[in-house]
Amino acid sequence: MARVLERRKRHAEESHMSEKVLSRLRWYLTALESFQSEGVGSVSSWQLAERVGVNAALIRKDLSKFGEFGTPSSGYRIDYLYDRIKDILHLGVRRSIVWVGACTFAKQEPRLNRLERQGMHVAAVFDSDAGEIGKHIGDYEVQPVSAMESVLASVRPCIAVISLSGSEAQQAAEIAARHGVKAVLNLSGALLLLPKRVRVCSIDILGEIMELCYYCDV
Amino acid sequence: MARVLERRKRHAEESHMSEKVLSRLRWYLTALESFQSEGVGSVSSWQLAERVGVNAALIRKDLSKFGEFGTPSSGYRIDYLYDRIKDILHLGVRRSIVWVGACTFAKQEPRLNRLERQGMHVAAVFDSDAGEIGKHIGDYEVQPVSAMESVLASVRPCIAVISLSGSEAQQAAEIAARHGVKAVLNLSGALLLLPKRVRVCSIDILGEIMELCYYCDV
DNA sequence: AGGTGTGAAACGCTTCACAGCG
DNA sequence: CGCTGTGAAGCGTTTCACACCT
Repeated sequence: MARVLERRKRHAEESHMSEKVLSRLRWYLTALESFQSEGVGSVSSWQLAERVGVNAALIRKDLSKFGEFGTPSSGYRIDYLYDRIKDILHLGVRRSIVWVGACTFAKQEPRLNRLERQGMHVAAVFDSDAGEIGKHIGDYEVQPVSAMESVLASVRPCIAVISLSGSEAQQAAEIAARHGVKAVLNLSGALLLLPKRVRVCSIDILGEIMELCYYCDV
Repeated sequence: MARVLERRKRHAEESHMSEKVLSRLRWYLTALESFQSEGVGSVSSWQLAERVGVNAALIRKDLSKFGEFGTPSSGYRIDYLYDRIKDILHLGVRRSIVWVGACTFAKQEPRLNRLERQGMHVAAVFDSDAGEIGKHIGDYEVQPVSAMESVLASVRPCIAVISLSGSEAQQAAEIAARHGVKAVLNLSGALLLLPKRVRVCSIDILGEIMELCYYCDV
């Protein structure tokens, strides 16, 4: 018993998680979903490894940082492990997202249930382009960015997705930051300057294309 | 002289480049552009480091893998280094890109000159949604995916950007692969299965949102 | 002096290999 | 026996520190 408590302590102390681990845990979650839908009850670390495409020891090590979730000789119970990973990733809590940029939203809307399964939901969609405002995408109506201030004040989202271009991206991000958003997904290609309490993840599509260039002639 | 030849040999042998280095070289390029536009002629490794946000020694080490581009006590001549990095990244060669998914293209179109400066140009834009076909985006007219076969046969692009959803993404990617595309940027969120001679880079927006969730409560 | 290029140290991440448990 | 959890080895990346060049 003392042993268990000691371990729990050690695991709880694990405050820092590397981005790589975070990203793999998400893959594990997806793989577990697919096992779940096949009606499997348990998996061994290497069955999971095979599906995700990584080394089995790595999976065991990743998980062992947060607790002991498997049982020797029978592996991991899928439902249980799924819930534990959701805990580790802080999923399952109800969270609101706002999406600024109607066209990228429209592209993702059909798959939104992936987010909803994890407790997240998109609370509102905005755009700066007059041609987009008022459009209906799924259950959502696109609102003008000028409405952001008042909507965010009542919604209090924790994540904002920004996909306007140039200075408009920065403006929208600042509004979001001012209303307490904890993380921003920046699809604008521009560099966002925000208070460092806000976590920013930037995806630069044109930049990725340039990188791919390298592989074009061996 | 013998020393110089020996070094050249060593650097030429450097066949493999890690993804991390590749991606940093691209940042260096962007930073050099901004120095260029400020009319600066030379930079030291740490001036560059400061702008990019990495350690100066790392920059020197990255570059030293490919040659000796700086001069002691005066640093790196910007124009010269810019061209060397372009060489390393295989940029500057004329390359064609096809873009499947009008809406993501429309979002990037205003910044396309960034690609054109590196010799790349978008040869054609396609979409599967009847509502998008025939639309004009900049100088481009959106064509139906059914036209891909014939257009690709004459264009022979080396990169394809795919941002349709689900099975349509896979179909479009297969057409591109069949026509000799060397790399695919997959924005569809789906897993693309392609012959392994094709380099695939996938960006999963909903997945990234899930990862950001982790940072929402410390 | 001032700054590059580079061994050597430090660090972090992945894989190996095996004790120990069910 | 089979499979987890984990120390130790292995490997790749980053930082340090300094010889050397201009």
